[in-house]
Amino acid sequence: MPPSSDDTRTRLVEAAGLMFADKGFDAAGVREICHEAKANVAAIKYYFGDKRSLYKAVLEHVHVCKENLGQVMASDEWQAHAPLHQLKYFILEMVKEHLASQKPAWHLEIMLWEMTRPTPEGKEVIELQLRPMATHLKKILMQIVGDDIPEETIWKCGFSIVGQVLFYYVHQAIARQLAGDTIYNQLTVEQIASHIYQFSVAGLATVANRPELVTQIDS
Amino acid sequence: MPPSSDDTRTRLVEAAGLMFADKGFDAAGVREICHEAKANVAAIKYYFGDKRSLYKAVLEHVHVCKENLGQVMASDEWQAHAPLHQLKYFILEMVKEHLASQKPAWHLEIMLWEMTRPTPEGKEVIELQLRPMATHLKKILMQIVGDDIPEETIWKCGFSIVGQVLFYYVHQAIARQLAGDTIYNQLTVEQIASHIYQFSVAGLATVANRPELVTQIDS
DNA sequence: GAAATTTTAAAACAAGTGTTTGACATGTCG
DNA sequence: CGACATGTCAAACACTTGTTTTAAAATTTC
Repeated sequence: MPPSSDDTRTRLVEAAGLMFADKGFDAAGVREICHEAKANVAAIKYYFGDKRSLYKAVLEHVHVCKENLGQVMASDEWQAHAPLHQLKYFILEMVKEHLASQKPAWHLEIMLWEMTRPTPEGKEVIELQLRPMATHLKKILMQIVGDDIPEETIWKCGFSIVGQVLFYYVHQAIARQLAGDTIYNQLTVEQIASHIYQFSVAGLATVANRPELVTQIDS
Repeated sequence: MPPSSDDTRTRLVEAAGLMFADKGFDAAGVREICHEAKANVAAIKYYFGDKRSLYKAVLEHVHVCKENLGQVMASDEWQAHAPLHQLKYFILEMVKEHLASQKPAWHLEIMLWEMTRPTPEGKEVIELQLRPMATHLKKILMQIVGDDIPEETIWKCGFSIVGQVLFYYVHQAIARQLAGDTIYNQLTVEQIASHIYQFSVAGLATVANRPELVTQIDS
């Protein structure tokens, strides 16, 4: 077997990942994938069985490769920080990952397909990727708003925060088209994250009826 | 010519709209569309020329049919209301439209395809549909935060608000999966809209450095 | 080195795609 | 009536799709 980083199987998964991310499962053709991977079409049958199983392999590859913000921040070190500081970092990292990710962008792009147009195969990866983030964000928010706030309110606040972040990723074409290139290009990752942080802490303070929170915003 | 509400051309556009909304342009097949429209495949060539032109006709149909919140609220009657009241209504109507629309859902679903996976044909419809809303929301926000706030900040606030609303529509499958059916089913349109309104006014107040705004939230 | 196994390659397969053709109705007007 | 545009239909077209077959090459194993 050739070195594992360059064998046909790996090349296929990565080429397929790119293709699926770009055009979605249906529109990506096996011939184009194999051409990109410098492999023969029959290789798909040989290594995976069929196209769907290749897609499953891609999803699994995403799952094992993509580091998870929820898991990273679950460490004891992070737990020691102030809740607001954790939230600030959470938002910043999430914005960074979506708007300035250096690693292969198709990991995220595939997740986006699964988030907007779910397939049966993808549900598990979504769960494994998003659940830790949701759990962790919930924990942070409960520390901020206090644990006498009903759970569904926590969820709504979480959705408000994540919704803001995802907007810049999912609808960046629209955002750019509407705001215009001049204004849109002025926006930096730090600026966006900082805005969402400020905006959200204020929102949390109101929902939790703790106006003093706003004064604690440190940037 | 048969009555215009039931002629072949109209049936084709509507069946195609449903199909395109459901599966996207590529995955929707002309035979399936024509079967649903009780028309022959050749009818597409006869009335539109080809599949892409049929899609263009669908987009145009969406454009002329779909009423526009931005235009509706541009009326003098609405301008008379307090800015916060306008914002509250804007958010409520937007949430309603996305989560409890009684009219054919495929209008919105097609817009969603164009917003996440734009096609050359769709750009104009997006512009025509979203521009009035963006313009109007901007106007409302400027009244709230004051006109000494830089334009890019206004845009960021707008994105924060719209991002929250769209989250519930674009990612409702994820939201439901994460929060669980029990909690998710408790959420009503009014509740969601009210939450986003409160959350956002607080955010605006902070960004504009006008904390007194929060006290004016009327629900 | 020979046999067995794993991997690649080209070509063919059946089913599906959007598109087109030409015949056949149907209604309209001179 | 006949001529003509309008609309519909089944069938075929050229092409692409995912999948399979068959065989040769490369690699491993004995």
